[in-house]
Amino acid sequence: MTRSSAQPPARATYRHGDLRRALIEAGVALAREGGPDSVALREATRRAGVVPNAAYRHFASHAELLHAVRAEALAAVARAMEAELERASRAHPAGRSATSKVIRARARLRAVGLGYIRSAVAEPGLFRVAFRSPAAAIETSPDPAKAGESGLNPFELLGTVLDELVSAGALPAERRPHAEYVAWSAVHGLAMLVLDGPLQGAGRAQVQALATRVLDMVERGV
Amino acid sequence: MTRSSAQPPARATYRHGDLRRALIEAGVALAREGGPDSVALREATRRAGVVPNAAYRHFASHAELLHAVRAEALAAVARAMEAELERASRAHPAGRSATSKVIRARARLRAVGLGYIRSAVAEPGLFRVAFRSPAAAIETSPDPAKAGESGLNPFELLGTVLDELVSAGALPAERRPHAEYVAWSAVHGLAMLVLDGPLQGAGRAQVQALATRVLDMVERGV
DNA sequence: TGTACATCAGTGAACGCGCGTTCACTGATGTAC
DNA sequence: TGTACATCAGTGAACGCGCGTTCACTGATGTAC
Repeated sequence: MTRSSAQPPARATYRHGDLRRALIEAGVALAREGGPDSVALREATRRAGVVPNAAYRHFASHAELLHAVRAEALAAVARAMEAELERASRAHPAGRSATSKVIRARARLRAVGLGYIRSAVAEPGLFRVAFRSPAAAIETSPDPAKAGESGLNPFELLGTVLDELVSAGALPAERRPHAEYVAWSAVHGLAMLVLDGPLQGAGRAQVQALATRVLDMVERGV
Repeated sequence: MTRSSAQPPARATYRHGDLRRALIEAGVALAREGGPDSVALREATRRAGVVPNAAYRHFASHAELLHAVRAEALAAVARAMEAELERASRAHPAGRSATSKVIRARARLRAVGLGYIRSAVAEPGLFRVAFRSPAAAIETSPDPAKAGESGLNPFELLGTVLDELVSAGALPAERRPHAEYVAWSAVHGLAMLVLDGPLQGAGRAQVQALATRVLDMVERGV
């Protein structure tokens, strides 16, 4: 007997199967459509084809559901970064010479930033949930739910490439502490200006051009 | 006969006097307390000591009130920037030598950035209304309601100091176009990370230190 | 292998909340004569 | 200078909305014997 999956109307079984998962996925869909404010517990249950209070079997509160959705959103950003990192690594394979190491490390730093901005543009709602939700304070701490394939969350990925920059000799070690926040400020700011600020109407090409300049600034100034 | 001002309970006159103003001020207070989501039309009327629908004599909708509050918030940021500019100008008076011009222009660029970040830290709710509200798309266009004492809004203030940087010879003219967005990204990102991101818990000193580093990056990399 | 029963996932109904917005009204103001 | 009247700012009452959350329940599941 096949078990009906998460189609809202009519369920074959009385039990849902994996309601927790279904609610998180509905929450992610809502986040995609309208950002943090759209992630409503009631609407998520509606989409999962279940009565509102059923959610309380799996989440103690709306905040807890939102938190789970946020982890998912962070993981998506991490994966976008990893994809760009992968590409940069292929374009600049690990070499032996000092300069090739520097080039590779710089390319990987840019890749991280580009992945960040790209995922903001590609999934604005989800991105807002990841980085603009209440209590987004602790995503610097490791948590597999917030990580990509590499097991690292966005913050950790950025830290990794900064470390590479130091060991390649392209970043003085004394500037390494807290450099995450400096680099992050630049790309995060651009992402926010594009999403919610005066660059809302900017086209793909313009955003790409600005991303290049911002990444230039980071490379030169971090 | 004295006319009672905006104290919520009991009004001496039947007419309010300047309800529009009172509603905007209540809206600003709400923005201060809780950011964009807290700027509710009903609560604003409550604070103005007036029945909810009275607001519709002065604003066509909630969105229109929010828009007026946003203008006020932008003007506040502009004034914070102007204050820092003033201080920087006093510290580095206009000189004749080329290097003194460069130093002054650079100091003024930093001042703009510092004013921006300071106003974010000082008035987080108001700052969010200014730069994180829906349809914050057009604050690059001149509008006296959004300006400070100088008549310039935050975007125009930034543009002005970038022009100064060019004429002082500290910024190549070909890098001037759209440089606003590059510089803005950096300070805006830091502001957002402090307000809504992983730097929420950061202390005053740490924010100040990061601001310095971010401004270093802007200066070096714009 | 078959039955009794505890577990607990999802149901059904309801709560109070604050919101934006619409309606027909009332009463103070200021202008025209 | 005094009165009649149009204007229009604020009133009073009500609407529907979607939300998060609580309660006592029901019925499918899987385990113990």
